[in-house]
Amino acid sequence: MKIGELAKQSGLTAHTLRFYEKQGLISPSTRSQSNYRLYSQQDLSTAKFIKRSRTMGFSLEEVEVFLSIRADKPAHICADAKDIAQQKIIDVQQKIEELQQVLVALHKLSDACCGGGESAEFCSIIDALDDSENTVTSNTTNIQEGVV
Amino acid sequence: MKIGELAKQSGLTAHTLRFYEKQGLISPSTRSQSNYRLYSQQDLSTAKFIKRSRTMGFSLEEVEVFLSIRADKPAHICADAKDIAQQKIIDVQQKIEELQQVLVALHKLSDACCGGGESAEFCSIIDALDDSENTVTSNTTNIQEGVV
DNA sequence: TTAGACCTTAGAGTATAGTCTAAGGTCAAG
DNA sequence: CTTGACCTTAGACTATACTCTAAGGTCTAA
Ligand SMILES: [Zn+2]
Ligand SMILES: [Zn+2]
Ligand SMILES: [Zn+2]
Ligand SMILES: [Zn+2]
Repeated sequence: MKIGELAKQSGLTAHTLRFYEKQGLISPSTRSQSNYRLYSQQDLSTAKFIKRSRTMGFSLEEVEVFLSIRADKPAHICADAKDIAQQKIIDVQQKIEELQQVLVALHKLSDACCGGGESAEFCSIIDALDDSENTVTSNTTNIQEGVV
Repeated sequence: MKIGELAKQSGLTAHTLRFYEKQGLISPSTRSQSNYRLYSQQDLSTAKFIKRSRTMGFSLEEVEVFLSIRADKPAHICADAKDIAQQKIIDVQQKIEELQQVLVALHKLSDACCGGGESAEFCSIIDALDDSENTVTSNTTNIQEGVV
């Protein structure tokens, strides 16, 4: 099949497939007389493999390793694959924790602000982002704000 | 104070401060005879404001809006600031949910693999990333894998 | 006076993963 | 035999936020 067909069947775009080829992830089995890329069913399954891996959060570099394991399984061991997955789990967990901390901070920031149409003269958001000297941790200066 | 001092006191680098200046976020109050940037205490508090905003997860574009509110509070209303914070909360929550889904999928992927030194011939990670036709959702083909 | 720390600028490079364009070649159908 | 869909390439552009370099000027203290 030509690249457009592979794109349709894999859910990637032709552009992306050519880009992946440049990155060494997937190449057409053959070329037509007119130099069109021709892909096999094998190639389709590789394209889907890449897509699925990306969806799981793996980087192209990590996908490359998976592909090399997949290309020659007897030459690799389970640890090769699992190490990558485990590291990714750690990365994602850490990212989630970071975001959760950001979220808590954002809530603290946002909840104190009335969000109304009044002047931002005493807006607790702007105040809180300003020098912590003046940052209200719970409630003093900014009682003007609140649920008003 | 010169840029190096501001860098030290704000926790940003001189490079970053110049970059922020190019982006229109912060400019030195004056220049010395030798054209050195000279910053005031006001500038320091602005630099810290930016740093704090970035730490809260706001983009430079969003920080720019906060700065304009901060620069002329009476001209703005609380909603201006709160809208940004609320939207950021939504974005972060969505990102967290996405990552949690990825995490669940990663665990499913990783847990089924022994991670040992044996050949990857039947590695459930590689198998699962391959055609879903062969993807084991819970347990059949891949009993070879496991906690072995 | 000279070494070393600090400053200046424009502009290039880094990271990730695409996304798109220009200019042209190929192919099947009408 | 032409239209339109599809293909080719190299290379530029997008987004975000820095990060660094080169080549040079300034300042301070020994
Ligand atoms: Zn308010
Ligand atoms: Zn407010
Ligand atoms: Zn195993
Ligand atoms: Zn395995």
